[in-house]
Amino acid sequence: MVISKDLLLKKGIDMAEEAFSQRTITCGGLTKADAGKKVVLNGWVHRDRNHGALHFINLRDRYGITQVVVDDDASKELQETAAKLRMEFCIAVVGVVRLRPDSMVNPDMATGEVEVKADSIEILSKCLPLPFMIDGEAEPNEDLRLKYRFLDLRTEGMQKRMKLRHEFVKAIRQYFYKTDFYEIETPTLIKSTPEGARDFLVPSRFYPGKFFALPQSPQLYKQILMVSGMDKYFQIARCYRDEDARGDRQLEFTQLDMEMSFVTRDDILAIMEEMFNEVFIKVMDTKLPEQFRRITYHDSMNTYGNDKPDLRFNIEIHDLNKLAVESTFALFNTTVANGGFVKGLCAPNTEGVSFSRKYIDALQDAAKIYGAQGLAWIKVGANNTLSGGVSKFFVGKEELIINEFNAKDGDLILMVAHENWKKCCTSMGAVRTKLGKELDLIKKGFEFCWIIDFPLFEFNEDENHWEAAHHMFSMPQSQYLDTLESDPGAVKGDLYDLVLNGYEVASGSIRIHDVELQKKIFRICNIDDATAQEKFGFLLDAFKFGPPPHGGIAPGIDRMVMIMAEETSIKEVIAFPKNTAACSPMDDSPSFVDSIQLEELHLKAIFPEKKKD
RNA sequence: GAGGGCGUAGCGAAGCUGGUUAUCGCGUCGGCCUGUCACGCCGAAGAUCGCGGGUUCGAUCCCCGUCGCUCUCGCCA
Repeated sequence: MVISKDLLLKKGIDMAEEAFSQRTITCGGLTKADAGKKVVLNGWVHRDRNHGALHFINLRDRYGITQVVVDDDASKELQETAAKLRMEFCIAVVGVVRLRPDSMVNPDMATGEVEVKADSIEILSKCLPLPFMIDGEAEPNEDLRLKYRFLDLRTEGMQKRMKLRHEFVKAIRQYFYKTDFYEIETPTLIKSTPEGARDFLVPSRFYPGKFFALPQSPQLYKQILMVSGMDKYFQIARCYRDEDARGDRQLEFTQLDMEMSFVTRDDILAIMEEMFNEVFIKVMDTKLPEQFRRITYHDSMNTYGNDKPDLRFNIEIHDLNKLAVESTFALFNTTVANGGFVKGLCAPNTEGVSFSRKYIDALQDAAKIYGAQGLAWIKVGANNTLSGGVSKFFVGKEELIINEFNAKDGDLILMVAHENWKKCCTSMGAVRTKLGKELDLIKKGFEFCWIIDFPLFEFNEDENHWEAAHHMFSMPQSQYLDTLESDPGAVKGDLYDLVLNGYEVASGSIRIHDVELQKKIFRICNIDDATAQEKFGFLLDAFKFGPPPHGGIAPGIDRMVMIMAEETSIKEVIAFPKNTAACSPMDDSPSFVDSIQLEELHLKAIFPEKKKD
């Protein structure tokens, strides 16, 4: 709604002398029905087309674009003002709405049936020549966009994405308010704890040498809120991790953090399914399945080659150990004999794509990044024939491999042999993902799935001890409670990730609420009781006072909106993101500070030595 | 920490098996224009081809280094 003079008068507020002609309607608000009305528009000059005695101005604000006309009967003053206008000048237009002549209607414009004949134009502020065009025709490089983010945010694309993000968060809040969750804020100056990513530290002026940390997530606080009997909590929470940025990762990002008491895994999954169903109807006008597919971590790795499968296309990875020993390929034979793995997939014959040597080499490069030594390949021909690559090792076994994949003439079979199961899976997964994109197999839409039954621990080779695969507060599945210490690698946790279109968009678990079990997990992760008490004492203490069973999840807002906006970088859905080098070109942060500030904080900067030749 | 890609007027691009007056579109400045909607027309300004070095008679182009951005691996429970 526009704040209008009428509204102020209705409330009995005396108008001060007018600072400027204040809008009575927005640039997206006019329709045929408004013809004849006197209106005031405020906005930016999107484009102007000066025909001398006739002058058109496309005036833009958040709501749309309206054509303003300065006619040939305009006063000299008005004509002169109009001639001075340049792109992105901020102006006020007083005028009268009129219908456009039939032949002048612009069907591509929401307001294309009308125009505003200007009686006067007021320049509210001028604009320098633009560093880049904001009409979205050509996209300037990202660094420049970030430096002039205030202009970049004026573009149609950014305006749309900010709106989408707003609608998304609004719908989420509406769901949680309706379902009786409390929205509770947790601190952003917290205790640094040793799990997870590198912390951002905040020095304490009162306590020399002591630091707060910025939260990597509100994890421990939300668990304590459960101990406090809050029962159902959520928060749109900012989180901070001092690690290298990526397309889908920023130093600071936003999570929908939620936690519930007296629940099991399936309760959390059901709530999330219900929430996303409601939100996607509201925001995307899209009906999701009422239940999302569930895939175990093990199956996901085996079939899709990662723990965040893109289910929008259906290439599947096959276990080829049995088939491999039928071949005469020594690498396959020995890999299987040594307890290793052979896996493969079938790339469908695709019009316009030739499976050339060069093409296969590029696929091999993708596999090698994830640890494959090579990529074996076979071309499938007509009438159950094989050719090229390692086909000579499958002489007489053609039907075996062709039937395995139900392969057709022109298909390409790609295989990896590796001693290490995970590397075998992930390198095939990289090939699968690349094929999905390059063969244009990816269907439009939203394919959610749950990944469940993750291992609770993984072994850290560098530091030679077990650590939590997710985090140390997740509950082991009950059938492993007796073998936690004797066989940590086999333990599955009550963990779940939500995956959408190949991205991990949420991660959660049922939590431990038993002090002794929690301590046991700490010990397996090489944290002794004394350290545990020092770092996590507040949580352990809380758990001595009747903690309820509880669990939760935390969907990433940025990633979700990115996918909904069909973008591949979360920077596109964050108003003021950092660049890859972890700084903000607009405000030039981080920056040096005054030495007095450092002294106050009892800090001294130590600069790394410059590299010598 | 490692690898790939990119770097040419304010912006987006072209050029290069080594020789050009370095090209085009948008924007900017000046002029013309009565129905445009990426308005049109005429004219002008604007580039040490990221930076440093090398090869060469000659480098925007080839080589080495360096800086910046970007994507990826590591890292990110």
